[in-house]
Amino acid sequence: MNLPIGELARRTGVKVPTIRFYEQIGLIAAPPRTEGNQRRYGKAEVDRLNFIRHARELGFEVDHIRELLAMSQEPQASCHQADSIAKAHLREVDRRIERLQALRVELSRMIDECGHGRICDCRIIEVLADHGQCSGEHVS
Amino acid sequence: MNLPIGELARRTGVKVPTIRFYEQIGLIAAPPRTEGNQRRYGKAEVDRLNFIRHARELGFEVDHIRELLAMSQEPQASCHQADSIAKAHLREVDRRIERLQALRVELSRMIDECGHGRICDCRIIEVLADHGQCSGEHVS
DNA sequence: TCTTGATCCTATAGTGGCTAGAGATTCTAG
DNA sequence: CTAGAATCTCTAGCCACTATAGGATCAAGA
Repeated sequence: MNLPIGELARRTGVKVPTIRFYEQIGLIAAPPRTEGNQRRYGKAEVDRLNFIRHARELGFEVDHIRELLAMSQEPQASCHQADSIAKAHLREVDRRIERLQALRVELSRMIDECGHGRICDCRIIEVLADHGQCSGEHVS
Repeated sequence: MNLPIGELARRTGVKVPTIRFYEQIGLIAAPPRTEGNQRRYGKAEVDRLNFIRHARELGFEVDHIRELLAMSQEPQASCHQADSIAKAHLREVDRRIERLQALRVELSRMIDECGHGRICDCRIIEVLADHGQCSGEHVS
């Protein structure tokens, strides 16, 4: 072990500046340094960073990850809190999916209706402007 | 007309500080002022801000909105560019929906498998940590 | 031992799209 | 004339990074 930061980055898929950033915001602890002031990491940091990366990929916010990490260090505690964080996040994801799907519908209708002619006949601009004239004037 | 900024905000649903911010980044022009230095807007700004708000709601980035606004001012030009901006955005939306749905699946499987017991048996923590032991040690 | 080049260090600023707050001024209705 | 709502500018903060500058250090080969 005793990995330099670049090797930790390679093993976890978290970029070097991001690792330093995580240290700065206290998501990971400051590791020991070499005589020349370079960070050296052990196996524990690989695990912790993988945990963080995975949680970020799932869209958890840093503050929630902080809580999940704290929980993971108390194996005997109830997992009720982890469950409720995950459920709240799932609801949030559902909301986002719904919004994006509604948006998708509107976008593709807009695009379908575009006659590929002049701007003044264009449904895309028209839908956005939300007023249907085409007689020389313009939006602004 | 000759609306103060608050009234413009009310009519467009864009908040007052946001309007000033849009002016600052050049998305809308600096309007005339009263003797007391307060902004006064006309109908054109109401339309333009509505256009912007609508495009933002559809998730277009400010830079794309800038282009769309420029186009809307050249009614005789081809709408090919507007079309391609919209299509690129649609693809982006599709990508996001896909990612969120994959994420949703993983999240809800995680939650379903949570036995609501102790942390050390919890699938949520375990999935994140991505290593399945439960014998006193912990993640970090 | 020396050199080279990859990696590492700190510190600061930038990203996008706003939002919040302080402290001063101006407008408007009574 | 006055009170209070609305406005003004300016600065800083949000999130989660990312980029850049200008150095220092490390490891391998000659």
